[in-house]
Amino acid sequence: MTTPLSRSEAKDLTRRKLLRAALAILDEEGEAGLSTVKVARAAGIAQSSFYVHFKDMQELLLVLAQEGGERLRASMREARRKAREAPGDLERHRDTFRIPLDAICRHPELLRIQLRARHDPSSSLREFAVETAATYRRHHAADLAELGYTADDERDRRRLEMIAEGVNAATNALAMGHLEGRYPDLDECADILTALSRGALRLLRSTSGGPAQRAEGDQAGPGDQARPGDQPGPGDLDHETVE
Amino acid sequence: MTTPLSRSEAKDLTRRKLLRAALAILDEEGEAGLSTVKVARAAGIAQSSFYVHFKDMQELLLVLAQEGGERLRASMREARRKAREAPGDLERHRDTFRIPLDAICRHPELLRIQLRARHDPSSSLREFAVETAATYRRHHAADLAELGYTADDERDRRRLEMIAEGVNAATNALAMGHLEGRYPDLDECADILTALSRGALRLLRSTSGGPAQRAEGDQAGPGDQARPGDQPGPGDLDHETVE
DNA sequence: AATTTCACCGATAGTACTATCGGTGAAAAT
DNA sequence: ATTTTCACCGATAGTACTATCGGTGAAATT
Repeated sequence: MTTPLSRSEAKDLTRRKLLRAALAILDEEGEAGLSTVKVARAAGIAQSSFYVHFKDMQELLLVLAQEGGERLRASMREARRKAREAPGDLERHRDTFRIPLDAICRHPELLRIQLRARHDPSSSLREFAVETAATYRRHHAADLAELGYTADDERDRRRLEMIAEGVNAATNALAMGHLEGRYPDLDECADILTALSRGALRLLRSTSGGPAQRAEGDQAGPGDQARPGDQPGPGDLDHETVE
Repeated sequence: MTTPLSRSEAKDLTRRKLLRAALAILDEEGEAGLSTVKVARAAGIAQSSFYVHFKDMQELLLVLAQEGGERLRASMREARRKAREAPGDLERHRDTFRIPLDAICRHPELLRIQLRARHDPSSSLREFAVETAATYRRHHAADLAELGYTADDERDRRRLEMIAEGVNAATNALAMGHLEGRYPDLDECADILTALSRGALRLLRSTSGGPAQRAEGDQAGPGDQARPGDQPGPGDLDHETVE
């Protein structure tokens, strides 16, 4: 029983097929391997029919980037929502890493494509990749700020951003390592990232007027939901800075 | 007064010109922008003469990778030599980051090209990039081991590697940020990286049978050349593992 | 029922690049 | 002095891809 597709439905379907095929080829062969010939064939239509749906490959990539960005933003929104619901401070910090790790593993091709495009001057997706990275960095910095790591002066703001950037890079690296089979346990990845982050944030804490140094008891036992009277703080900075 | 070049000298010169031109184009336009036409023109010879020097573009890239690898290894050797000469423990740890940061800034195109190639399945340089990253990761892990962070069981070895990988990624990210003008001060980058690393290593220290937890005094004062009776330890593990 | 629309097709002109070939002149070998 | 070598040249066949064009049949409109 074949469904009697309407014309516009059919068109939309093949358009989707093209996008899906392009994404797969992009992931498997990289942007260099992408061509209207391959995409059209993979989608099951003639090469010339590619142009019924897109002005050129550039336009298809733009759409792909927009859709990818939308998916990414959605997953970030979800992550922040979850993080807000989380109980203890420590758990929240941990989730700050666990959640993006999960997101990456759900759609690894998005990260792979982005990592490639980011440093490739010939890539049509470069701008998108750079912007995505910057957005994510701001998100992460806001997350940290929300956890109480205030950044009052410019120096501390910059440091917070550097920490966010460094930790993001580490997150991507460990996620890739996990996907490549080197680090089977995602929880362990999250642990390492938490530890990395905490070390750097201690630097911030102690030099700014932020929370007191708590060098002891840092070792993150499960009972360490600490800092009960924590700064209610600049809490919603993220809403202004981010998204 | 033009020097009367011998035939082989002249050939070697144009070969070098080709390699230099290819590297420049690779950096500016990426691997996709590379072609025998462009490289030959940039080197000032006919396109067909490209094949006098290289079997094809693939071979040129291979040579470029080998030369790049050699330069990289040399700079790593130098870094380790310097690190060995360094006085205090803390300074050594700091140099562990400062030195690679400097190396990257001396030849940023090498990192850029590598970052691109690493995740690009269509890249001829991919294997080289992946291997380079792995080598550097092992170096770094060995550096940390030399600092006294022993890894006896498999779990700790894996954690040490994860830390090395994460910190490497952060190093690259901050170096790129510096080159892009976002983080003008390289010393500050090194500080952040040191802090990141210390935080993570604390995790390792306290869980392994390694050095005692020293949560206090961690804040890296200049007089912190600490742990005077430190493990003479596995000190030369790196020589076996690395290079 | 007649007409229009349009998603898709095959064919093809145009572009960019690769890799080979025979020719040339100056350096090198004899 | 003669011959050989060879780095470089221009020309060109072959490959892969882009983007356009007119044609076709079925869906949509009238």
